[in-house]
Amino acid sequence: MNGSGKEEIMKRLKKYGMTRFQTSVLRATLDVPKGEVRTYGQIATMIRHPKAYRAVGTALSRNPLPIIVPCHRVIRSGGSLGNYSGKGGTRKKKLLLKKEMATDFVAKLKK
DNA sequence: AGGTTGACCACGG
DNA sequence: GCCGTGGCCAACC
Repeated sequence: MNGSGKEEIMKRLKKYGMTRFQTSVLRATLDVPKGEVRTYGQIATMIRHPKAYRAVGTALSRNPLPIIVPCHRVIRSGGSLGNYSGKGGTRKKKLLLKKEMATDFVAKLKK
């Protein structure tokens, strides 16, 4: 019922004339569940470009649909948050993650 | 066609 | 914890 299924989102993304690599990165990012995070390196490995972690960051920095494509769930390998080019910048990234983690935690408590 | 750029990574010091 | 360094790769100019 929501028009934000993965396929719908991918369809919307196609209008932005992105490369195959960029598309792959965003698609992999869509698979990161709320309350979880992945590193740039993990995303790179998922799309089978294990050494392109740096390029993954570049691709995410051009994410045309922030929030919808949860690029804020991609962080650095050391555990630090990394950057965020969406509205609100790195501050917003931290808040989003904080909120999502809390929501997920409470959901698990109720089980 | 070749140099520059960047939301990275690992390792030192 | 904070720099610097070398390495890596796709996109951009």
